[in-house]
Amino acid sequence: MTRKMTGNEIRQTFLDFFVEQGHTVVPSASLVPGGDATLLFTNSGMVQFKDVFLGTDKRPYSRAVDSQKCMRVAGKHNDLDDVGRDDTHHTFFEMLGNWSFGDYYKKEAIAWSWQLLTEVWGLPKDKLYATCFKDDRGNIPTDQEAADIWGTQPGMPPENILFFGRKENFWQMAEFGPCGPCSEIHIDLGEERDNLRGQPHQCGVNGECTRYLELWNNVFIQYNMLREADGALEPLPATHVDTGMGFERIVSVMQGVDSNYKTDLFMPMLEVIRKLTGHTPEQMYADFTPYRVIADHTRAAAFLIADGVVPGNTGRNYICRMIIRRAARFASKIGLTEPFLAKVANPVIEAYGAFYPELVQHKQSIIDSLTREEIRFARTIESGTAFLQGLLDELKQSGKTVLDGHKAFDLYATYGLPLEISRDIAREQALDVDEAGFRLAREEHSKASGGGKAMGSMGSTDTEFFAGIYKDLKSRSSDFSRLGAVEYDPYTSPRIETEILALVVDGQRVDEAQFGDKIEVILPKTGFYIESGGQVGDTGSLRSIVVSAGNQGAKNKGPVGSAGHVIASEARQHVPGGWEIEITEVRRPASGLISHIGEVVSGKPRVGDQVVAEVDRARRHDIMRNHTATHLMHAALHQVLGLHARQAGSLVAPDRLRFDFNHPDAMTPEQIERVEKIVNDAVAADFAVKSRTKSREEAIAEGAMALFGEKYGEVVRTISIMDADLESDKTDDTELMGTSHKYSYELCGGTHLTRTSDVGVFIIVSEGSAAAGVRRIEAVTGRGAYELIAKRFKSLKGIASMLKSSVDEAPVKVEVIQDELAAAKKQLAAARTELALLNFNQQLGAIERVPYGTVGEVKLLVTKVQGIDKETLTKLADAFRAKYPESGVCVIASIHADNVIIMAAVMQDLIKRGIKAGDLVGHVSRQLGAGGGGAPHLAFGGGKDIAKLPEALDSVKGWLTAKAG
RNA sequence: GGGGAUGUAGCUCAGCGGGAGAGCAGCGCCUUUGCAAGGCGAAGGUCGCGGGUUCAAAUCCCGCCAUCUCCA
Repeated sequence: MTRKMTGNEIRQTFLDFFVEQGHTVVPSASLVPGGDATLLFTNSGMVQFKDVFLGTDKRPYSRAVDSQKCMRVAGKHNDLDDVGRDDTHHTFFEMLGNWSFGDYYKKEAIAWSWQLLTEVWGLPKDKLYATCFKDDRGNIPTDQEAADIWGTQPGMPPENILFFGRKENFWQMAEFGPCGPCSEIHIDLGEERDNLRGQPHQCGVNGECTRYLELWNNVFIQYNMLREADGALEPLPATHVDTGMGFERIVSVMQGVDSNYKTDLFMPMLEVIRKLTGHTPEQMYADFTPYRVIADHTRAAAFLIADGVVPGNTGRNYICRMIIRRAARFASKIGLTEPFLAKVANPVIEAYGAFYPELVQHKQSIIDSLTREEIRFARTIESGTAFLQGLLDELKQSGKTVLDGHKAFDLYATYGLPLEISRDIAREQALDVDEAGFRLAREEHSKASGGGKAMGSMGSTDTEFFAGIYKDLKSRSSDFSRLGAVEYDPYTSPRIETEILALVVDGQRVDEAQFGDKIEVILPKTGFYIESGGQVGDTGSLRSIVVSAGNQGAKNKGPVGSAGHVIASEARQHVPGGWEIEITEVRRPASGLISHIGEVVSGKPRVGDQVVAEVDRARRHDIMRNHTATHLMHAALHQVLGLHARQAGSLVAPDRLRFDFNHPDAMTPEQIERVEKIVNDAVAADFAVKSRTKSREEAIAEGAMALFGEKYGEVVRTISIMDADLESDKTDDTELMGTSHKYSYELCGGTHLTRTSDVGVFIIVSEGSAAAGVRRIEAVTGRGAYELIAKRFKSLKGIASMLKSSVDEAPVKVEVIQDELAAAKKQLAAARTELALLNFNQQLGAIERVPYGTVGEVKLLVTKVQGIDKETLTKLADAFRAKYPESGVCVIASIHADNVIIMAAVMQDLIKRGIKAGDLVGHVSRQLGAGGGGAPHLAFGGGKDIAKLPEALDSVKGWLTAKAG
């Protein structure tokens, strides 16, 4: 092949090759792993197949091929700081993989990888190496099988087959569980690619230099590592193949360049950056790191945002912010200070959009989020810099030259000012930053933030106990073993009749439970909904069916539920052996099992008893209203705010619904009203709500909205809400399934109404913030909404009657009253002041005089007033000051609200002679059992002991005289 | 989930135990041929919310809320 293949072509030939070998192309899972709380991001190809290997998930295919989006950033090895400094590391990358789930094994996998590399892609056979497993501890058998198969590949040099130990060639998913040997393919890129040329180093496969490059890892899962047997291996009944090939790496090899960044995957981005800086290519390569960082991080951020991870201050969102800010920081090194990342993201969307349509779909959101974050970062830097300058000025004044590392870190941790920036600014002023101290402080901070307890231990300890029950039931019950799991159908009927398979009380299996027992019940099938997708689980009851000749028939023809209930209540009263269990929670304690948790409220349930399992219908109906309303609101938010307003969390309870979504700003009251109205219009329009199951691929292709952080199987349930006019008896869905006339279309496993009108009313109760960039709405529907309306209406009527007005006129009336009140308050205060001044001015005429020193005389006023507040007192002081601007002292006591306020004012000239208002007030207040103080010219104090007030006031004269002496 | 910082006039902020302030914007009047602008004046505040300490809290302490920021 003379022409070099493009990256897109290389990806496509990989997929096509394995399709020819009978593989199904599986789309990449979201970067946000579904149903895996232990993982921040999808970090390898196997994440979406993990449950298949563990045996808890089944797929309609046994051979798959994919290109998986991966993020490796944060976590145990956070080498984010290294990304961009070399040519091979990335935060975001793609992993090509082919998969066998109990289908083909080593022979096919090895042959195909050889064929693809050498024949389809034409890589030189003599430059390729294969590594196989040979235990360096001697416990696990050598994978001679793989080595032998490699030996038979056409053109494979026998000396290029090598053995390595556990570190390189043994793979395990976790500490225990599925594992096996792996076989890697490496390529020798030639001497000129040895970055350690001339230095003594280990030069070879798995060596120290860059000459030998690992291309492809084939993992052969064949063992189960047992926890209980201290890590012993048992062979798996079915063996699997899991392979992974770093896409960027293979592209660099295929395109014959010495850097992943010089492939056509990155060059368009680098060109955009280069145009912005005005550098020549030579200048760019001379200072390549900033370019690599910007390109890598922008690509990663674009993919993250497309998967709903917007820049924020917590969790995944924080990572997104971190990489954007790092890109912006490196950009400033090459003179790019204005927001520009959106321009760099454009080529990403263009180049990857065809294969990853989410990039195109969320293009606007990507551009907005990037730019917004750049602006926010610039602001952060600005305020941080100002703070830093303050510290540096202090430093200069104290004659030091090195900024304390702790302070520099505080600047970073509190104001978000990175070390590099602090350091650069310091150096511009011939100062420096203590970097060792900075790192020390960072470690302390990291520890203080509680490194250990990031994740709560959700892995309940009783999983193995229930797994035991599962195995036992499967071997005994024929019904159960046929399905291999408890039949779960919360959609068809809220009431089913079945039998008890097992009872658990206090962690023990029992045959019979007693009244009052806290109990877990296993049935072969259930209609109870298990908490999922934000919708809370069902509650309800299990009741014994007591069959007596008389009402056997009634049960069958009567309305569902009521007959059963009659039987049960009769049984409870009259029939020995009748019982009832109140169910409060439903869960999956182990794969394949569903357990109903509750309490025995009457009788003694026994294993084997016939049972009516009935969901609390009213509660469930409330939940359904809230769930359907959630979908309507989600659609309304898209209409009002834009497509970026995607779900970021949801709670669907009977009494309310809570919905978190991506949106950078608080919603305006108008927007909230519009959303509320749109939803209520949709309710009034009585749209049909349809649920269908179909393949995930089909649903996504039709435009069904999938939520990030949710795990979807191959077969999904979709909920569509559409215009009632278009809903018809047609069984042919294809016409209806066009997205254009659908109001809402989501993948959802929850329970829903059949008509939107059943929602009743939808009322938004609150809109607030859940995290940076995430808003939260709480709302009510149906009965909850009615209760709210009734309650609000009642208080509104109460208010109206208190105002002696109608409900409609109340707001205007309140406004009027408020205005009047404000005016009256103002008037009153003014009148009080005026009155107080009037009285006060009279007293000013008859002022006492005390001789003072030899200089002159002090004019002293000591008086007592009633009910004058602190503010007015100060006005009195001003009046005094106006009359006696020199050599005046006044002390006023006001009895106000069961308290005495003492105020003293001293004129400026006396202050200079050491007479201070604060001291004077203190002198008086102390006699009243309290304290006081203030400024030299004006001070306040208090008093608890009102009886002593006359005496205390009398002492002022003495105090002043003493001051004179 | 945890640490730190910040919430004061429409905006930007000062004040950090004793009279709630500045600049800008906005309003009124005046000056100016007009513009740019200048002068004078008045208005604008539950000092984020709720407790506590104190004679006295915007200020100190505690809790909550919001925003920023770092670490998981």
